[in-house]
Amino acid sequence: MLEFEILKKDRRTNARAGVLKTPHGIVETPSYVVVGTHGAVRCLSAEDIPKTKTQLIISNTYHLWRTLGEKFQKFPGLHKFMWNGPIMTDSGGFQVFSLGFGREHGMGKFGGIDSRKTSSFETRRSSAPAAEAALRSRRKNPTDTELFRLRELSQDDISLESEKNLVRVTEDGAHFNDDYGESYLDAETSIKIQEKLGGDIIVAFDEPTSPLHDYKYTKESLERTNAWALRSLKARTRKDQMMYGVVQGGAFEDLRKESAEFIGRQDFEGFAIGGSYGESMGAPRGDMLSVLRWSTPYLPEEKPRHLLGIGKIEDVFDAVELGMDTFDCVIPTREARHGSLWTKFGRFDIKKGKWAGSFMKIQGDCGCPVCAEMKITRGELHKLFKNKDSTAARLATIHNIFFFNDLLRQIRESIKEGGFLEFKKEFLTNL
RNA sequence: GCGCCGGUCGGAUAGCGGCUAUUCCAGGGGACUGUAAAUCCCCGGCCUUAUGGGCACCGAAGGUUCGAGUCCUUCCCGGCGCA
Repeated sequence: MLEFEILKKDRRTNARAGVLKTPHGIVETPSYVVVGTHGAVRCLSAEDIPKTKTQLIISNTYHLWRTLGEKFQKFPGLHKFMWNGPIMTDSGGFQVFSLGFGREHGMGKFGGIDSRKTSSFETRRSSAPAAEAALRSRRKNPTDTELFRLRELSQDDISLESEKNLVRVTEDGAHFNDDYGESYLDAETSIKIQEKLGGDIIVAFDEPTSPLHDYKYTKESLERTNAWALRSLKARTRKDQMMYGVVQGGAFEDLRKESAEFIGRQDFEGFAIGGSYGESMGAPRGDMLSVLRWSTPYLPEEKPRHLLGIGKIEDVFDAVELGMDTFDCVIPTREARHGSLWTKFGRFDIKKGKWAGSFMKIQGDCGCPVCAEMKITRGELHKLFKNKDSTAARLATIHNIFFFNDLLRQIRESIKEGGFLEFKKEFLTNL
């Protein structure tokens, strides 16, 4: 029932094509995992999901648990609630970071750009990373002095950590105090919730760290994550769910190796790499590649490997090349809602005035229902976005998810046919 | 002709004596990586030696005042009412 089989390994890289068998269906890997945080893919109905060629959806323990509140005990399980295909749930560990440190520092993710306002005081205090990002995005060559000054601010920010934090991490677990009120999540609770949610794959409770965290904190955090991993294993009562252990360790080589070595020898059915730094300010793109290179040698080859929260198309190609099997990311769905449509020639913003009245297709040879069946033109979709019609985001979401899923299908085929590197080069050149 | 009301960015608005004229929409640009996100940020009169700085500006012209988009006078324009 729960089984992972590698069908073909690439000769020149660590890429592999395989099959992940779950009680609710088969996932051909490598596969892009669609994000359905609250038990639904944003903007899509249950009937829309199969149209996108989605194989696996990831929902979130923390958000479902907090949103459902009283109704949680009566929750019928995600398969009845969302769709009857393969589902994984994230442990809620990410929220220890995103609602805590990440929020404090105005980061969408590790050092990413997020200058949305919270309270004015906090915004001002935590605006350094966002300010640097903004500076970089506006100016081609910020001077060293500017960046240095901003980084000094960043360090000041770190020293203010935990004061006013909405999340307090202890040895045992994490205390939250957010819009839902106060709550406490630890390994046992996370696993109990994930068993109740009923996903085919569940994830051990962990604590991600940021590039802004120093070695000392990252090491302490790693020890917590390892301890929580053991507790997560011990807490499980169901045998019809796979459990993935999570590798952490920031951008520190010895910590990553220590983590992968420790997690890799535990009795998990699969492994996830967390805290992987996508390309963003404060986390050079190379960091993610290094993290994968350091970690994967310690993970049992025959078990599936998931890369948490990644990513962009280039990242996916690289991760496949380095031996990863699945990836979840918000990009296809979020960017769709924001008007960014993906094509094999890159993405474009459908809201721009230039598309008004355009008879051009989103992508001429796209096989998604929006392009191939509805034959929607850019002009039509532009108008829907401008009219704030709710179908705009839905159609864009269907297209983008299909695009990513179809890309992964082509990647799988290229691995099976022995032409992965050629396909990667060709695709990225046209993008 | 008389009376009233009103003219503030492309449109709509706030400000009714005191820092740098508000907000929304439309327009232009950018971002988005285990979802605080169908969201957020920036631009939007002119000049400039440009991470800054300077000069304009609230229909027009005068006036009062230390200080006027704001008060006064006249004019222009629009709406409504009365002849």
